[in-house]
Amino acid sequence: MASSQTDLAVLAVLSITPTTGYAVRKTIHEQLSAFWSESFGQIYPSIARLKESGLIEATAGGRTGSAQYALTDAGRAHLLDLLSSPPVPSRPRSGTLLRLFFGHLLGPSACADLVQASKTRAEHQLTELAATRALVEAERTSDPTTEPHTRYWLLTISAGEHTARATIAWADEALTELAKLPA
Amino acid sequence: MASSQTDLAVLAVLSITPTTGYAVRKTIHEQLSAFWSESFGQIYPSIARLKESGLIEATAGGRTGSAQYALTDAGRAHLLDLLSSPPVPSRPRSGTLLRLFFGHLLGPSACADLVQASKTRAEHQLTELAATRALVEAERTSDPTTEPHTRYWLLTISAGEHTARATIAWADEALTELAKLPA
DNA sequence: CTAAGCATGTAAGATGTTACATGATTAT
DNA sequence: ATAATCATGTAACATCTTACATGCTTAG
Repeated sequence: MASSQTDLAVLAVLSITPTTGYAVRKTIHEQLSAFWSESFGQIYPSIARLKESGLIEATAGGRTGSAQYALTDAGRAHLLDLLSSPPVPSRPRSGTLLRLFFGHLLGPSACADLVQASKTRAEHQLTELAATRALVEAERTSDPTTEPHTRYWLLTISAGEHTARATIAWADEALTELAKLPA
Repeated sequence: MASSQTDLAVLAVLSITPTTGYAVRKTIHEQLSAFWSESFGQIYPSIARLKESGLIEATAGGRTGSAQYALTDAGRAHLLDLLSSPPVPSRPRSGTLLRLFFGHLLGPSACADLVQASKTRAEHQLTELAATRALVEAERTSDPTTEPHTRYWLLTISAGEHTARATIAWADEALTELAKLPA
C-alpha cells in the first residue's frame, strides 16, 4: 500500500518549496515529465500517508481551502533514505518497437509511419528540452542561490537530449532501411 | 479486464510459432526484453481470455499436460487490428534521473555512482544486443525463409543499440561534470 | 460575469508483480 | 536419484489511470 516511489517524488518536490498537492503535480509535469509522471489519484493519497506518518506538515499560506506542505525533520531524513535506496528498474514497454518487431505482418509503409511518429515525438521533445534549458540557465544567472540544484537539473535535461537525438538518428536509419523493402 | 497490450504481445508471439504459454514468456524474455516484458501472472490469464474468445486454439504436440496454441483466422484478423492500433505511450519512470534531479541532496559522489551504474547497465545491454545480432544474422543465412521477419528484428536491435550508446555518451559527460563539483 | 485555472479528493476498474502450489520431463 | 528446466495456474497485493464530484479564485 505504501507506494514509496510516489512518496519519494512528492517528498523531493516538497523539499524544494512547500506547496499544495496541485502544485506538486504541476511541477512534476513541467520539470520531470521527460522521466517521471504522477497523477492526482496517486499524489493526494501519498500526501495523506506522508502527513499521517509525520513526514510532512501543513504550513500557513495559500488560499482558503488549500494547504501547503513542508517537510518535517523526520521527512527530510526519510527523503535522504529514499534517495539513497537503489532505483527500482522500470519494466520497459515500447508499443512502437513491439509493433516493429512484428513489422512483416504490418508492412514497410505502416512501419515507416510508426518510425516517423517516433522521430516527430523525439524532435518535439528536443525543442521542449531546449526551452527548459534556456529557462534553467536564465534562473541560474538571475538567482545564483539556486545554483546547486540547477546543475543537477541540467544533467537530467542532457540525458533527455541524448536519448532524443539517439531516437532521431535511429529513425533516420530505419526509414532508409524500410524504404528499400518492397511494398 | 482486457489487457489488450498483453494480448497483442501473446498473439504476436504465437503467430510466429505455435507454442506453450511457458515458451511465449521465454521468447519475450529472450528476444523482446530490451523493450517489452510480461510475467506469468499476465500471460496465462491472457491465454485463457484469447482461447475463450476463439482467437487461439490448442493444437496437438508438446508433452503431456501441456498445450500448444495457434492463432485461428479470427485471431490473425484481431492481431492485425491490434498491430494497426496506435501504440499506447508508456509512462516514463526513471528512478535514476529522479534521484539525479535532486542530486544536490545526495551529493556528487553518490550521484556519480548512480550514473556509473547506468553506464554499466548500458554497456551490458550493448554486449547482449551484439550477441543477439550475431544470432539473427546467422539464422538469416542458414534459413533464408525467416528473412522477412529478421529484417524487422534487426531494426529493433538497432534501436536498443542507439539508446544504449546514447546512455553511455551521456554518462561520460555527466561523470566529467560531477567530478568538477566539490564533495 | 464567466471561463480558465487552482485545489482536493474518491471510487471503480485496469494493470502488474510476487509468491505459492503442483507436477512432468530431461539431463547429469 | 536428483537437480534443473518445463509447464500451468491462482491469490494476494501493489500500483496507476480515469472519471467524477465539488468548490474557490483570478483574469479577461
